[in-house]
Amino acid sequence: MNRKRITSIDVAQYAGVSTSAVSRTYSAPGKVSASTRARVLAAADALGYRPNQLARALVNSGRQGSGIVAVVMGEFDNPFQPWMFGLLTQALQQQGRVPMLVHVTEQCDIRARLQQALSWQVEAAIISAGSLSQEATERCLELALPMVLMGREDKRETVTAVLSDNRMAGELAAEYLGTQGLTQLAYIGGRQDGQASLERLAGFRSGLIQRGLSAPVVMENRDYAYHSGYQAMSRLLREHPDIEGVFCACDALAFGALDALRLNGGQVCQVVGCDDTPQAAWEGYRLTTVRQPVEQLVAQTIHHLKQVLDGNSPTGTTVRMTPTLIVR
Amino acid sequence: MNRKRITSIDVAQYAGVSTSAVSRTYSAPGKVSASTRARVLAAADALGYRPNQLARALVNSGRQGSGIVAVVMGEFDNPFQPWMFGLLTQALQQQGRVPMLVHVTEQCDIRARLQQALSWQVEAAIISAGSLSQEATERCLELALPMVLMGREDKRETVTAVLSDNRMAGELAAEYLGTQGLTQLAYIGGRQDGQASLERLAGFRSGLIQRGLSAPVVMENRDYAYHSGYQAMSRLLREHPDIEGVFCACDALAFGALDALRLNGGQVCQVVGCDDTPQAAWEGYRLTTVRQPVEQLVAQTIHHLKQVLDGNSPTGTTVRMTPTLIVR
DNA sequence: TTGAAAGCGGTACCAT
DNA sequence: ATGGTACCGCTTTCAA
Repeated sequence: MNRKRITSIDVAQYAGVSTSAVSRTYSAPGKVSASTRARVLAAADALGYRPNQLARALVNSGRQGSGIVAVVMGEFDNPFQPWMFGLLTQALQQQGRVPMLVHVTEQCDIRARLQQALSWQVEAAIISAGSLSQEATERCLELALPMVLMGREDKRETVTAVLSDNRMAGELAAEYLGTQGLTQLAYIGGRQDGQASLERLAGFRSGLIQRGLSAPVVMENRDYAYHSGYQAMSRLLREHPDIEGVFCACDALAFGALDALRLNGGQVCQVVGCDDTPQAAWEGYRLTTVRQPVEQLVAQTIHHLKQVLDGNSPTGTTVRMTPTLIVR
Repeated sequence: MNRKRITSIDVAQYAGVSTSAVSRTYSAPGKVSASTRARVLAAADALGYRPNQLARALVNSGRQGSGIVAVVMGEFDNPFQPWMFGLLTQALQQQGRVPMLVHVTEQCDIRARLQQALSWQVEAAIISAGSLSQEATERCLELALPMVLMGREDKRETVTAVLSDNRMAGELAAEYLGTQGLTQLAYIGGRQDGQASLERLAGFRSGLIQRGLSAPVVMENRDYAYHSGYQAMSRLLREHPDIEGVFCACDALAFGALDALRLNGGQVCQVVGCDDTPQAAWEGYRLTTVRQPVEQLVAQTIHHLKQVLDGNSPTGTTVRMTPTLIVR
């Protein structure tokens, strides 16, 4: 605790320039002569100076923006979310922005959490709406804040949204299962108000019908969790023992389904997931699944976030990324 | 964009008091008369005022601390980490502090990341050292910052550490496997420089020897990942086909081991994990495992963080929490 | 280009 | 208990 904190004043003194010069060196390198900048950097280096982001954010929160971006996300126990969060975090940090996680749980007061984030002057929000309830998403959209919606689209609002082409995901699954010559098919859905789940079902159903197959048996669920998949599959085996193939709204559900299958007598039934989380590649599962292009989703989200912040986002743009079938 | 930002000045005017009164209402409620506070709160409510945390943190970063706590963490793909992160986040937020994730990956420059965090004036750090390499942990310890180490102990430094009693974890595993009457046992370790892994092995070994059993075959690994567990187990089955029981340094490894077992001919072999991540309860695994009391670890960490911040942490305190065997 | 000075939104010490 | 005011560390007009 002996070393005092180095400020731009110290650097200015040491370099024999004004604090303005120091400031400009960091935030507007073009507006200082090369010589001044060199001296400042030398001084900073000698003194071990790093600009105070807090002060910077405070003053910038009016003009440029604080650099803090809220990431609103739930279902942290579904591997998909932490995975995406990790990627978003890295991407944001590379831009000099800093993510602030707003962790939404079932029994938490979203409004309060959001207000808390706002009081840190977040300049924008990335809403991982796929992991949120309809209602939670609603609360987020109320925020008068630049934002990008991920994994869910909202037609009424003029919000930029980035998500996978979920219909196509369903169609890919239908095509795959159809090509295998399977005819008795089912769909294990996720959360009722989950747009992704509904869209995937729609795609799946229409894909089947296009192939002259009958519509799938549909199992509803309350969430996207493993246990739901397990139970749904168990029930399916009981109620529709002739089932030959199942498409699940997400990988976690598929893992549950696979295990139910395995434990309930090893009946032959093809399971297809959706997401392609790292776990899908586990030797124990080797899950055939429809891959969401997560890296691309993240890249697009970051890109559009910039657009929105620069005021370049026309009307409610929606970007849909193309999923791919991963056969394992 | 039409609504101007409300500041304490606005509230003060509206309430007919000074900004000091407003400030006190929020940060030292004891130092304002009930009546004043009431008026301020009413005004704040009417105007929709929320104190600007950025400004607050800036000025407090000298005295009280900014309220920002760095959480340094790696291996986000091991379910254990996100799980803990979620809990830490919630606990911190309840205290009015805000977590700032420093996501450490293999190929990232830790020093740079840490400096970045420091420039936000984080007032303390929670180092999830169990998920970090020895070297990364070293870099963290260099920080002249109040901190709590999780999942690793450092005797040289006078750092407060919170972790599980890993030796006991190993002993519990030994006891369990021994009681089953198994004699040919092995250990599947995690990262080489992983203290937890080594301690668990030590406890496991001594537990076995105490029971008159021979020391375990030890399989080394480079990380705590599923695939490592899978490969280790596969090798084990090849090289030591008579193996009867395996203790793994963490659940992820155990999942890999279980799957290797399942796929390589279904040889009978008891697998015990360590952590008790939510996944261990999956029907497909039903993993018997040594549970880390994560909630307690988090609670203790938060508690000691406060101590450290208040300057009440004597010498390098080390808190070891008791693990429990979960039989499935 | 460069420096002086006025903030950004609060907090805390100082009298009153 | 209350208000006045200097100040936290940086950015940004505004003149020079």
